Amino acid sequence: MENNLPSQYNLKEIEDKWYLFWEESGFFHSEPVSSQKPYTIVIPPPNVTGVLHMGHALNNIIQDILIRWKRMQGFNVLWMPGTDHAGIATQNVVERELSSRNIKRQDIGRERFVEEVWKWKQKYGSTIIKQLKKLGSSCDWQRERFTMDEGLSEAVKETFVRLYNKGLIYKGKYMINWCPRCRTAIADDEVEHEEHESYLWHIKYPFKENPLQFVVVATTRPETMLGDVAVAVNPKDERYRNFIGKTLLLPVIGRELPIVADDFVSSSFGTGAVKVTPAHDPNDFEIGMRHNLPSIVVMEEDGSMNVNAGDYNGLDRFECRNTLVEDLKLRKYIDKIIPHKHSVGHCYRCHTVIEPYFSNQWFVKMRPLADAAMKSSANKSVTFYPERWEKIYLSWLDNVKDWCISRQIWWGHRIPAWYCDDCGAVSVSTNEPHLCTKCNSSHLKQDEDVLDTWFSSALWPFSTLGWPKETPELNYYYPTSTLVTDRGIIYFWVARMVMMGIEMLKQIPFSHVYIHGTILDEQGRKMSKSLGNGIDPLLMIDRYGADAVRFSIIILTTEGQDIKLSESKFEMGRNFTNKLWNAARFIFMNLSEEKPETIHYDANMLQFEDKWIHSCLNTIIDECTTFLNQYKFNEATMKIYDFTWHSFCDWYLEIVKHRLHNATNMTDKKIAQTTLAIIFGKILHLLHPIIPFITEELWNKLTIISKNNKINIQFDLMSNSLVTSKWPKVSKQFADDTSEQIMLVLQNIIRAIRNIRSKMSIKEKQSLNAVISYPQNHIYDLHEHANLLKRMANLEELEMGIDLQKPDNSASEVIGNIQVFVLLTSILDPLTEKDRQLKHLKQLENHLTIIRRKLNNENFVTKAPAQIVETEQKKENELLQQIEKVKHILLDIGQ
RNA sequence: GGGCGAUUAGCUCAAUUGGCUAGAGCACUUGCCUUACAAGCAAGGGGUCAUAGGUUCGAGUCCUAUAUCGCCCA
Repeated sequence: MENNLPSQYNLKEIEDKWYLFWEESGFFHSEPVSSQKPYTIVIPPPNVTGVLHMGHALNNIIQDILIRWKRMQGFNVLWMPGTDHAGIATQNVVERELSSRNIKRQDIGRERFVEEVWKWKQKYGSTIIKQLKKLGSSCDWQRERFTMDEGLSEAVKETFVRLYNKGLIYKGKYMINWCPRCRTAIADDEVEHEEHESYLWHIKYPFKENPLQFVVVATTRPETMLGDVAVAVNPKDERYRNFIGKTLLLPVIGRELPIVADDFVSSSFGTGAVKVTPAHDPNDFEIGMRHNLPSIVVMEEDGSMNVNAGDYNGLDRFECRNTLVEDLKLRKYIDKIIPHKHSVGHCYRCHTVIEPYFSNQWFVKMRPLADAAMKSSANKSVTFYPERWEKIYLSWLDNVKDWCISRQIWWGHRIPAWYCDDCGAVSVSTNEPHLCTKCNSSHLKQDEDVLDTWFSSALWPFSTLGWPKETPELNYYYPTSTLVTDRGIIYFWVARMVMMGIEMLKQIPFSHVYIHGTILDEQGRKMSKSLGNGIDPLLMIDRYGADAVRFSIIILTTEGQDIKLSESKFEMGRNFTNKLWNAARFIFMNLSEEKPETIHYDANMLQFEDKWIHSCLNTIIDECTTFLNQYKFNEATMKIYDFTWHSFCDWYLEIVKHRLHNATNMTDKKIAQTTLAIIFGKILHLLHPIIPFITEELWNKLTIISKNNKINIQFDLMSNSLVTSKWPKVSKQFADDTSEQIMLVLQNIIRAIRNIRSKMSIKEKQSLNAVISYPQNHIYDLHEHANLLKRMANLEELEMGIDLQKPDNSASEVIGNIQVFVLLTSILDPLTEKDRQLKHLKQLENHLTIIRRKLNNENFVTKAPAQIVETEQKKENELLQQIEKVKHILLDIGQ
C-alpha cells in the first residue's frame, strides 16, 4: 500500500472510479423495507432537452447532501430521478433539427414526427442524466422515470378522466394566451410580463349620425381595432353620459360600434373611452360578455391578420400596426400619439409577444383544488423553508384562475377525449373508445391537442412510484419527505403537485419544501444563454473537481439567498480539498510502522491535545447535525471547514508532530497515531455528504493503512464505503470543556510570543527564552503544558511561576491575568515595544469605557438580567487588572 | 400600483432571533520554499452595520419613514 500521495490532489480518475463503484455496488438503489424508515426525495425533473446549468447544480448538490446524510443516518433513502418531456421546448428542438434537413413537421405528419422526437430522445435525452452523475448525485438510477413513459402516461390519463368526471376539467371558448411562434395556447403563469416603452395612440371614432363629431379612444395596440365591436365608457363619467347608446363608426373599416356603459372602464385612463375588442383582450372579453357583443377574430394563429382585417389581411400584426397607424394619420383619424410605458406579455419558452386570443381550449377548474391545498398549509402538513415562501404560494393559490391545459402541439400526452362525427358528443376515457357513448356511432376522432407538460409534472411524486397502480413503492415512499427547488417554479410545479396529490391520493405529496436561492452572475444578473453570462458547471468540474464545485457552491448558499457566482469562487473549494488531501498525506506518512503493535486505546492514556481535539470534534458533530436538520447547509459546512483547517490541521497536527517524529514512548506514539486516524476518519464522515469523492478515496486509504498498521480506528462498522457508513454521533465520554478552555489560553500565549517575534523581526527559527507569570488563584496548572508551549512558540527556556517579576530587556504581553515576558536583551527595540504597549493600553481603555458606560447606567444595573450585569462587572475587573499591568510595563520601559 | 428580499471590511457573504471589543473567505501588508500542503505557514491592517427617527437598561438585529438595487404579482 502506498503511503505517499502526490502533493497535489488529482481528482479526475478518482471521481469516475468511485462513482462507477457506488453505482455497481447498488448503494443508490432502494427497495421498500417495512422495518426501516424511508426518506424520499423526488428530483425536480429537468427538461429532457436540458443541459446542466448552475441552477441544476445547486439544486442537485443540496438534494444529494440531504440524501447522503440521511442514508448515513440509517434511513432507507430513495432519490427518485428522471426527466420531463418538455412539450414545447422539445418540439421546438426537433423541429429546428428537421428544418436543417429542409423538413417541416407538417410534411411528415404527426405520427412520424413523434417518432422523430423519440429518436431524438434516445440519442440526446440522457445528456443531463450523465451530467448529474458527474456532479456525484446519488439517485436511484434503476428507478429513473420519464414523463412520457407508459406508466406515467397512464397516470396522466387516469387523472384527466377522474377530474373530467368530477367536473374539474372542462372545455370551452375563452380568452387565452396565444404564442404565435409556438402556435399554441399557454397558461397564465407561462406568460412573462415586461415593461415596454411604447405609445398610447389616441384615435378619433366618428359618430354615425354626425361624422364630424368624434369620441377619442386611447389604445396601446391599434391593430386590434380591426376587431372592435363597441366603445365603452364609465357610466359615471359626465363627459360621455349623453353618448351612451349612440353609434360610432370604426375608422377605415366602417363597422358600426355602439357606445356602452361599463363600470370596468377607468375614467382616468387615456380619454376615458375605450375600444372594445372581445376577441383580442381579456378585459374586453368580459365587457363583451356583459353586453352581449359579438367577438370578431382578426388574426391567424401565426399572428398575421386574417380576412376580417379587410385590406390588412395577410400582414403580420406589427406590420399591420405600422401601416394602419400611417393610414389613420393620412385620414386624420389620429388625435395624438403620446409615449407610454406598459407591460407586455412574452412566451416563457421563446419570448415572442403573447397575443390574447379567443379560442376553444381545455381547462382545469382550480378553485376546489386550490382550497384543499391552502388547507394543507393552514394545518402545517406542508411547510416551507424559508417560511416566507409560504405566503407567496398561498397568495397564488388564493388568486388562481382556471388553468388552460391544452396545447396545440404534437409532442406530449394526447388529450384522452374523442369526438363523435355523427352526434358531436365527447367521450372521455383512459382507453380508446370504439363507440360513441351517446349514439353508439363508431366514427370517433381523438382530440388533436396534447396536455401541458406541467400537467404530468404535477403527478411526478406519485406517478413515478407506480400510481395509479397500488404498488408497494407507492405505499412505502409516498408521501415523500422533502422537495428541493427554486422559487421560480413554486406556482408551475410545487402548488400543482400539492393540489394533485391531495386530489388523487388524498395525501400531500411531501411535508417539507426547501426553496434555495437563484444563481446569479458577478453583477447580480440571472445567468442566461442570451446574455452569455453563464458559468458551465461541467467546465468547473473539469477544472476544479466535482468536490470543489460542490463545496464552493454550498458554502455560498445561505438560507434561500441568491448567490452571486464567479469562477474565482471555486478556488475556495479547490483549496480546501487540497488541504484535506495534504492532511491525509501527512497522516498516512505517519501511520506506518515497521513492526506494528496493537494497543488498547484508552481514554486514560490520552494526552491533553488528544482530549482537546476529541472534545472539539464532539461539538462539531453536534452543531453540524443540528444545522443540517435546519437546512442550514453553509453553516454546517463552515463548521467542519473551520474545525478541519483551523483546529485539526493548524493546531493538532502541529502539536503531535514531535510525538510521531521523536517518539521515545512507543505506546504514546500509537495513541497519537490512533487519535489522528479516528479524528480524521470522523472528519471524512462529516464531509462526505458535501464532498463525496475525495472523502471516499481518503477513507478507503485510511482504513487500509490503519488495518495494516494495527491501528484500531474504532468505527462501529469498518465499511468499505462512506456511502453506507454511519453518520458520527456525539460521544459524551469525550466532552471536555476544561481542555478546550486551557487550549484557548495556550493558543493565546503562543500567538502573543509569535506576535512579539514578528514585531521585533526575529526569525521563527531563532529560539527564545520566556517567563510566564500568573496569579496565585489561577485555575489551570500551566506547568503541565510547558513542553507544548516551548515547541509551538520555539522557546529554549521557559520559566513559569506565581507573580514573577518582569525581567530586564524583555518584551511583554498581558493575556487576561497571565503575563508573558520574552527575553530579548540585545534584540529588544524599546521604541517598538513602547508602541506595542501603548496600543494595547488604548485598546483596553476603549473597552473599559464601553463597559463602564453600561455599569454607570443605573437603569442597566437594575433592569438588565443579573447574569449580564455580572459578566460586565467581571469584565471591568479583568480590564482594570490588565490595564494596571500594561501601565506597569510602560513604566518599566520608560526607566 | 401591491408584495417580498437586499443594503455590514476594497469584493462576496455571516452574525445562533435584543446581550463578549460585529466574524469568515478572497484581496491587502510583513516575514517565511519550516521533510503534509506556496492551492501553503506565521503575524497583521481594515467596518459611522444605507439614511433619519423611534422602542429599550441595551439595537446590525424590533418598529416607522426615506433612498438605492433586485425579484414576484397585477
